[in-house]
Amino acid sequence: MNYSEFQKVIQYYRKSNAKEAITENRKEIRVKKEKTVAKNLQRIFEATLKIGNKKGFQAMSMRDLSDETGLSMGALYAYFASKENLLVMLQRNGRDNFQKILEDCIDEAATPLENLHKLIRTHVYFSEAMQPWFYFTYMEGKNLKKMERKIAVDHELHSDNILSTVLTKGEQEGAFKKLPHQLTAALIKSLLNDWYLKRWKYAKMDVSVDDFAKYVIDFVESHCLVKKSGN
Amino acid sequence: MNYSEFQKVIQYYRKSNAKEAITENRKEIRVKKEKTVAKNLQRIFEATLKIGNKKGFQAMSMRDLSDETGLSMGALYAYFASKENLLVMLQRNGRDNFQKILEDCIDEAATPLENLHKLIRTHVYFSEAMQPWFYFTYMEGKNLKKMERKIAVDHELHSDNILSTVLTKGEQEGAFKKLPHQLTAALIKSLLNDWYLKRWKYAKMDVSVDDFAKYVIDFVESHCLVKKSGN
DNA sequence: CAATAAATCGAACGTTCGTTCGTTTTGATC
DNA sequence: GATCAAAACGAACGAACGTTCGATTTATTG
Repeated sequence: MNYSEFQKVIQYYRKSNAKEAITENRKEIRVKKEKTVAKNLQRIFEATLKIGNKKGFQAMSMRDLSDETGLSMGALYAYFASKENLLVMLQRNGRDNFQKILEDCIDEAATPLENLHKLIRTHVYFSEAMQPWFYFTYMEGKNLKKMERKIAVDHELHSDNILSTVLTKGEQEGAFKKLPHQLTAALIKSLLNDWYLKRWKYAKMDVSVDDFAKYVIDFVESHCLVKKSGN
Repeated sequence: MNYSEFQKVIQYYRKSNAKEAITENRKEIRVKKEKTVAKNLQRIFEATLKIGNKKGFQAMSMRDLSDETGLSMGALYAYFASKENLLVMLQRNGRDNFQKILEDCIDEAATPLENLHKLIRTHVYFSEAMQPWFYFTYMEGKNLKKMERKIAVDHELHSDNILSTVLTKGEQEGAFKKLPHQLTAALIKSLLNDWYLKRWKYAKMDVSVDDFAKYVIDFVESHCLVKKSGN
């Protein structure tokens, strides 16, 4: 799999982008027609990511958002209860998509090594496709209120666990070395995160998303793989 | 070297913490007595890091800072020209310290492998000692104005170059593999950054700063080192 | 202990913020 | 095209913001 193949696969996720955010927050949204909500909420999310990634969510004013979306202040508040609530909706929506993608990635039939490859590639490719959301969520995570931040942390630990589970399974099958897999998983994650956190750097180096995924795989394999001694 | 040894080494840097920030901004600081400036600026820096890392620099009000430092609003403005200027001073001061530490780390006499070890350990240990500043600077970097952000980016690329230079030197001496060293350096940096960005995770895993440094070194060596075939 | 300088204080200023709500526009129904 | 609900509008509100500055306290000097 490479990135252009991946893009086709995820068309489905892109289209249903705000759907879950709607059903989950239906009571707080004052607009009735589903189609109108979907269109405008999508517009609001994109504008928030655009402005938020430039100057930070706190520094984004509702007037900024009004200008960017073309909706009036009053209209905006028909789609969310407060600025804080907008932040929560936006983060939740993306997290749910990401979690679903990652879990679809676990393939019991595949070997642990194949599964590790697929997890790495999917992470890199999905964060490439949704870069604004990933960057935004990483940077604004600490601005969430206690309860919502706990959920965010749980999601992060869950995705760490998906990785470490594969590593453990690989160790049992003799493909991977015996290592502290939880720690390894955390370090792999930090490599993967760098793709959307330091995108400018990789652009400058002329490293493509496919190059990056391949190199991270090599890097991780060097460390985890049991080398077959001259067979 | 381990962390407790490192702590002794950097006592010097800790004490001269705000000294450079003072000389560089002397004209903007209205307070005359050097000793008063040093004491209060240090207090202001620490308070800014504390509040800023909790709620973000933008969301920190001057009233918050006044409460935390015990200085009045008017007194605060005797030490910096504006909120924006405080951000710049704080970032510059830390960057200068970090750069100095890193450059003291380059040891022409040592082997590239020894030098790599020293760079990794120093990075991890220094970011442990100055965690609030590192976290703050990573998160608030994008809020800098154009010119100041360019300086920050240049510093980041410079520290990448220090790493890749050592890797290249090691390759020439036959100790390290032939690899895209710039890319490798970027990935190593992302591992190192994770120590102060995701500190809560490593605390939860009960990984000490020494454990972490050792494991990163192992991870990097697995990838970069030329394996001596059964000698 | 005056006299002078240095440092601190905190009320006040003009903006800008998030949010509201009475009004206007749009779109569907008969 | 009249009627009515849905959606969008944008001026207005009080709160909170960064910043200033004349008054006050603290420290230094002769």
